[in-house]
Amino acid sequence: VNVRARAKRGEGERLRPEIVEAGMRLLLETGDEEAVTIRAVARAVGVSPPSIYLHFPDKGALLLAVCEETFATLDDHIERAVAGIDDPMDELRARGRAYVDFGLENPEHYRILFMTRPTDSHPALTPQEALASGAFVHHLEAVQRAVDAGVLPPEVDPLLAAIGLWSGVHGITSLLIAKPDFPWPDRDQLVDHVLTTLVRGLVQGA
Amino acid sequence: VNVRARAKRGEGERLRPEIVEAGMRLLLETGDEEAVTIRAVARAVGVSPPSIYLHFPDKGALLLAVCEETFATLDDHIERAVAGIDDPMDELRARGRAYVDFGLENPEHYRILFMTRPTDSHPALTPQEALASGAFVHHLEAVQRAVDAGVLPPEVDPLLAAIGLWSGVHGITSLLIAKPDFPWPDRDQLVDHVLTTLVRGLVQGA
DNA sequence: TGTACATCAGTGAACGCGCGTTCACTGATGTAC
DNA sequence: TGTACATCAGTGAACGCGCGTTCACTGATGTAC
Repeated sequence: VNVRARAKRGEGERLRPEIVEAGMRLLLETGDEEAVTIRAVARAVGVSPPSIYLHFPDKGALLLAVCEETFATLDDHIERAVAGIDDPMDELRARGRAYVDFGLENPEHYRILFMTRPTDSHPALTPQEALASGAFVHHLEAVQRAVDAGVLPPEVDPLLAAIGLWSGVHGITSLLIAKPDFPWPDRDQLVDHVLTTLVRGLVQGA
Repeated sequence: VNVRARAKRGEGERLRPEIVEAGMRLLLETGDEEAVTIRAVARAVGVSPPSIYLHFPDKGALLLAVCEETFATLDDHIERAVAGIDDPMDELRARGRAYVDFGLENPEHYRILFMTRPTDSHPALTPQEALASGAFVHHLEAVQRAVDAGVLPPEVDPLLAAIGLWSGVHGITSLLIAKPDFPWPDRDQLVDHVLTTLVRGLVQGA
């Protein structure tokens, strides 16, 4: 079992990020949201269960903090993947691929963000937070740029198109995560197919 | 609390479908897979918990039976919705809409079918079962008919196109279920947008 | 026709488990005088 | 410079809970003789 040196006076806040990070690690290692319990997180940090309550009012608040951290990580992952891409269409594709990649590399993180209904012990970001989140705003802006550049026709509603593209990549990601044993076609081929088909449909749009 | 008359000699099998039906009902009423416990199902049927074990070896087997029943219901729902539609394109759209409708009317049923990873206490259908399941086969055949009728170009790979369309409607359905508080555009508009865009993309396909 | 008996469809009580959370506490450390 | 004390960062033990599952049982009912 882990043991952790007690923080010095005034450095109590050091424990909080360690707790969130332990939650992230447990999700990755166990691949099971249910493994992220107060007791398991405390064990992973090397601290007793009641210590968690010095930094979070309850389990839901802890999970919410893990979600926020994951959201930031997702945004970061995508922004890195598209850095330096100029062509708006290439960028849209690269965004889609990076999104799916993140989901499949971190399936349980993806699951707590996008595949679970909010409950008492697992609160969601508010709609405002979600809309304003980096990843969504960046995606929406990328669609807008494609319209502005004339790559997508001007009649395209950027918000609807953005959500449609999101649905497509989310559909693939979540099905691959939820049904790993289904005889899927090659993942990249599937992603390319859906992205290409959707984009072509948008380009040819009335 | 419910009470149930003991079955007559030789009619013990009557309890099994009552158990499955109680599981379905609990999913609908509570909207929470975790509410479907051995004890809750027994209570709903009006029977003691150990009685469940007369018909199912463990909790997983019970949940699997509920999944199979749900799969059949989904297939039925869609087939009813497309009965009498001749135009292959209209049929594909109607299938998509019926799929989304089923998911939103039975969110927790949808969730156990398509949004949860198989675990010990929640086994999945085998890939073969899933591939051979009515709903999937019927969808694939509908895509094939659209190709045969020349509505979709002959280069379209029916399996890839079918899975792509599925991803699209699944993406919408599962996002609406998982994030009910997000400021989505109008549901029908969203479904139509994605279906139309995907189909147009397929039609214009190289 | 009567009756012993096997079978069937269940039941009641108990098991151990891990969980979230609370409560009273401890002991090192910085600070005021 | 010494010391009483408040504060801070935790801890240990316990609470009640509902869960899946097991075990020994019960009592009505059909059947063999």
